[in-house]
Amino acid sequence: MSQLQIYDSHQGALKTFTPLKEGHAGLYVCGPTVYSHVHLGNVRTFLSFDMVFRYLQFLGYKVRYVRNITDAGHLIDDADEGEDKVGRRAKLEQVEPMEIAQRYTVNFHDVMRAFNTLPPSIEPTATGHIVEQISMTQQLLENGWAYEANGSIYFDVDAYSKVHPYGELSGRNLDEMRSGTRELDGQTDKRSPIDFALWKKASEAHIMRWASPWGEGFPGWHLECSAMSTKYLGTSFDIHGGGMDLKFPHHECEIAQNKGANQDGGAQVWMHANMLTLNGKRMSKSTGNTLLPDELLSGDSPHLSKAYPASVARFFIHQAHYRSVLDFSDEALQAAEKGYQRLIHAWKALSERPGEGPSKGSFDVDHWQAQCVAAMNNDFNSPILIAHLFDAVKAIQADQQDRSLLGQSGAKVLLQHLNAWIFDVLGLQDQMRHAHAGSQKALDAAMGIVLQARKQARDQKDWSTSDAIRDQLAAGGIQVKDGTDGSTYTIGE
RNA sequence: GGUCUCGUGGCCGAGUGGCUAGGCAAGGCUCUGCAAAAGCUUGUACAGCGGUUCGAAUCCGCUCGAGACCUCCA
Repeated sequence: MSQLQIYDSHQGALKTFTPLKEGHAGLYVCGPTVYSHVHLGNVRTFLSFDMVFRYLQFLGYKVRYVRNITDAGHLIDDADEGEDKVGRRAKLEQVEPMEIAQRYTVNFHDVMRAFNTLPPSIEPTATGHIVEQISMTQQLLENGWAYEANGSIYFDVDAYSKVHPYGELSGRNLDEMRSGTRELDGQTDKRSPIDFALWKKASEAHIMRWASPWGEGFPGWHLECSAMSTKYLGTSFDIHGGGMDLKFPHHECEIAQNKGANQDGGAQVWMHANMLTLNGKRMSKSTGNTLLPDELLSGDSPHLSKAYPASVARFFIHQAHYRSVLDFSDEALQAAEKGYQRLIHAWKALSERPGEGPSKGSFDVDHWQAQCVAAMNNDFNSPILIAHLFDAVKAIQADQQDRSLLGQSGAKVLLQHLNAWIFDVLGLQDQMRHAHAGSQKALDAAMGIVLQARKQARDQKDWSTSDAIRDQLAAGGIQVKDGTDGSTYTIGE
């Protein structure tokens, strides 16, 4: 059996996953900033790491998955402005900052539930860990990697870089960064433009503020993740994940803070999920090139021709590797929906397979399963896994003609494996069924009568009546499918 | 401007020195009262130019094109 290999973006190479504590895995992922709705690009990252979380569990690891909520602290303008996103939005809308954070946190959880992501083991908030952040800042001051200026504390990149390689993660060169940084207008307290804030003094207008040894203020951009990953996973842990756009400066600063305070860079492996683009450009809250989850689920967007179930979006996203840029389009979604339906229909057919045929079939289920595992062990290559799932689809369909292909035990084992891959690892759902679960029984009864009436008309070759029934049902969104052993119906496919 | 990534058949998207990726669409076929659905089947692609090699989509160089980061952003 192959071993799990993960691409470490720190080293730029595949690494065999060897957990620090056998049988356990610690995973930290940068969560959302809750000052507005998450868009589908954000969702892609969280789905990617949800898949990682699920697969680690599939492999038998006991996983502690920590994903934070940033409800304070990220500066909106230059460090000099000293105003954070949550605070600014709050003033615009005349509400309490925590009201904003709460609203969008609830929305975020709704979205995550809609996309069937598993909740993290711990979901800490930045505002709930001010004490830890102050403490880490003090540690950095004591160790000589930070300095106070006018009530604010900055990380001293120049001092740090004499001992540690700042820029190691993102492959940046300090001299180039210095020359490339634009001149600030002299209002800064920073010794060097590449220094970053650990703690910012709050101006009078700033409403999110906490007491600290340096006066009232708020934590800097990058500190919360260092403080919270250390608290819940330790100074050294297995995997740190996040979106590609966080690699610099956010993750670079995290490493510097961790090394500066804990003498350890934190994560053994850094994973970066790539961007989801829309019209060839990355989705971004600030440019407005976004698609919201609600718009996808309702179809209410100029980018979409129809609504799509969340599982279709999941399937679409997992059909691309997490490290590749994926371009979102209505056409691509439609293609994904068809494929997803074929997969689910085959799974359903297998789950309803009668116990026919020999015990052991000719399809080598063990070999097939090994291929699936090998695909996922190769840096979570979900597109290859899905390709293998379609091999199973083909076998299931052939088996309907010739029951010796799967055989009784083969069908049983294959179904167990498929359940694990489709539902447990990929996190897909049989949404066509779920969507109508409540009224399904009543609808089935009514449709049974309608289809029976149509069958009578067909038996009498009364085509005008049978076609009228079919057309009128179609107009109502119900599609009749005539098979060899009777008619069935589907809704909204 | 600097750093980096990518460019695969009509579309999406894997692969990374020799062996059919896969999905969707399209053509053909089966089934069918018709249609739909469903199933079977076909298609030889790797931006351009040059080089290395017995052999390159895969390695190297150049050119063109696209994107990301360098400033908050998954």
